Amino acid sequence: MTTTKAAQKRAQAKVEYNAFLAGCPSRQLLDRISDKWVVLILCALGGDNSAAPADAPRTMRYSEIAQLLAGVSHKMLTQTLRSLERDGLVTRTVTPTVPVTVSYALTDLGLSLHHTTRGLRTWAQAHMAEVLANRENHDARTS
Amino acid sequence: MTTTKAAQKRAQAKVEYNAFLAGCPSRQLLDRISDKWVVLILCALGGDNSAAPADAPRTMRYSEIAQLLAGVSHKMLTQTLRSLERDGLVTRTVTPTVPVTVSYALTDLGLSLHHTTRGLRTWAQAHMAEVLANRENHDARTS
DNA sequence: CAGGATCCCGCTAGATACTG
DNA sequence: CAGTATCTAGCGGGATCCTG
Repeated sequence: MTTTKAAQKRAQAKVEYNAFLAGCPSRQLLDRISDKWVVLILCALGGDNSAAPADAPRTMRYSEIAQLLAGVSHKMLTQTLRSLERDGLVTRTVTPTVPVTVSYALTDLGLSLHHTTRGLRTWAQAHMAEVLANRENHDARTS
Repeated sequence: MTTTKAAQKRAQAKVEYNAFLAGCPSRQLLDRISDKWVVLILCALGGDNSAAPADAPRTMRYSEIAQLLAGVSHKMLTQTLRSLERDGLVTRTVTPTVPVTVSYALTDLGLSLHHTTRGLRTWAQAHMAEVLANRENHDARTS
């Protein structure tokens, strides 16, 4: 199969990817993973649930994720999950019950990214007050 | 000044921010920092230049950043820098030369976020080949 | 040099309705 | 339950022109 060969070839090529360059594929990949819903989905599947102190990766059903990520539209959730699946960050498993059951889980690759995205969410929550204070100071000074 | 008092009060309140909740301010903050240009600007000011092995935070001029972040429009760069300044992540220093010189640098808060955003860029570059291979496999299987 | 202001196109993302 | 499909409004973001 030529596609597999091409993939292997590229993996061996050790190309220097640089997200600072406009044309570099890693720029697009960075754009993909720099997304609110991507971060939150990875956090959800990574077990960063506020209710569960034990941060173990878990498999979740579609509706579970939808419920945890309050305010996400059906479209965005499905769309984001599809792209994560395509990139090999999550697995999608369909169990032919009636009605059908679909569950998602992190792959090893997704888990490796989760280490970083978790930091993003944690940072936002930890420094929220500080940022709000900075905004007030800034707005007061420039008004 | 009442605004300062209010800010202090809020910082002491130890509110539980949770980005999973739609109404939580940390959700918006997460949205702000989950941005391609935010990540790249923090990486630039953090010293993650591919040419410089020593990763020391550096102050950069507007035009330096614009040059490093290939393809960024003036509007997006200015807009992003302004919001980062407002949130207290970067400082903006104007030196009244002719023509004027403006330099940007990370604050301590910005530096703390840089630790995470750097990981995002690094991850994208490190796993680019793997993701491309996953996409090929996926597209071949579903075509 | 480092922007501010304006125009305007395109695509994103929400809402809604339908299906296996 | 877990989607797909369609339609549309809104705004993100590029291009362009102007300024201290």
